[in-house]
Amino acid sequence: MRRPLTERHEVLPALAEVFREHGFEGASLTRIGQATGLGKGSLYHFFPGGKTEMAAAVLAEIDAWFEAHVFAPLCGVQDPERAVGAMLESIGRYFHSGRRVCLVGLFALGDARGTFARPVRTYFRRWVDALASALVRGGLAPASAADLAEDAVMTIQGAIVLTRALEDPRVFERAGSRVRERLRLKRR
Amino acid sequence: MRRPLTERHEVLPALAEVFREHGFEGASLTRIGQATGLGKGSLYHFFPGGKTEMAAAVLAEIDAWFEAHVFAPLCGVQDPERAVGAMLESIGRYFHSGRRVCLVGLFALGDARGTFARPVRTYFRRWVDALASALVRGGLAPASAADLAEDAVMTIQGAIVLTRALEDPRVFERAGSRVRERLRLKRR
DNA sequence: GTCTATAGATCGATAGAC
DNA sequence: GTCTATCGATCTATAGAC
Repeated sequence: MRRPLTERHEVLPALAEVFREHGFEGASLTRIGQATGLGKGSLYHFFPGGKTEMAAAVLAEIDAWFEAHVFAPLCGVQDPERAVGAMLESIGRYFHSGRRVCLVGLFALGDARGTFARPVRTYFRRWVDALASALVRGGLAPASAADLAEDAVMTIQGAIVLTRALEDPRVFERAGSRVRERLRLKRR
Repeated sequence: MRRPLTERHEVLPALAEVFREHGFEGASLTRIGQATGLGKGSLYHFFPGGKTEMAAAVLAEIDAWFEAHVFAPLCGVQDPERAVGAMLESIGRYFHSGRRVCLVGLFALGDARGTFARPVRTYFRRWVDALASALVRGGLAPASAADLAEDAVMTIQGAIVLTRALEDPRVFERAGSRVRERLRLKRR
């Protein structure tokens, strides 16, 4: 019952980066092995379900991170306007100003689409709902809040696509400014 | 010098659909063969460069389609407001209200990223510029037009991501309404 | 031009030594 | 737990018959 030298949890960040970089199909076990420093034997020891279980674990970790650092704060008791600002700052850092892909968005677009449809749907629904709840507590009508939240999340996803396409992080920064302005504007 | 029974051009739509459905890495020659009804021999006859050349040809065809049906009309002499409306209608049909992936956006996110960076960048830059030019002719200042055009294109890309994630085409339709409203609102 | 057969590499996954 | 060796399947690409 001793603590193992390497825990499953510890390899998840490297694992996530491989999936982000190469997609599900492109993330070969060889590449995963190089990125994590683990042989196939060890990988299958931690993830008996193989690559699918690895990707599922990564998605779960991402979801947990967003739940703790983005979704929950949005639903928290503190000033909603502050919470929205904090969200934009958090995700700006998380996505490296759009240089880093959103793995959930990538999976939504087609890479291993069917397999992870449910966690993908849950993640985005939760994001939109959490943001909408903050807007409602900020004084917005539920219908407008839902509309505005949906718009904000899709703008962020689109900003990642366009930032990578144009290879210009300023695209992401400008998107952040627009979203911030829109979320503030409507409340007055 | 007789006309061949099958022309390279004729298999491009089926080819494009395979890449959209499975991404670059996931589009195996077996699947491509099934979708096009061509054996590997024939495929390599039309595309000596293999899968990379197939994807490049598909991207070129997509670019040509958008140039003819979206970009050029935006830069045309007709009423800019009408042109913007026509763009939204065109892309709504093209992307099947967000159920169909934008292959260029998918490639931008990571699937075969390095290989097609240039056509991807060109496509999106052209799209933003064409839309901005229409807005300028509609009476907007160049700076605002560029900002608004960038926002519109990224919203559409994000709408595709979110529509597929939530499996709800109404997400895309709502995005179209918002973009239409934003592009109209600012001009007055 | 189109096919089948197949090469050669790499894939995901497993087995078993240590 | 971690490794190496290796399996069978699948991959891209080629060769050659027709």
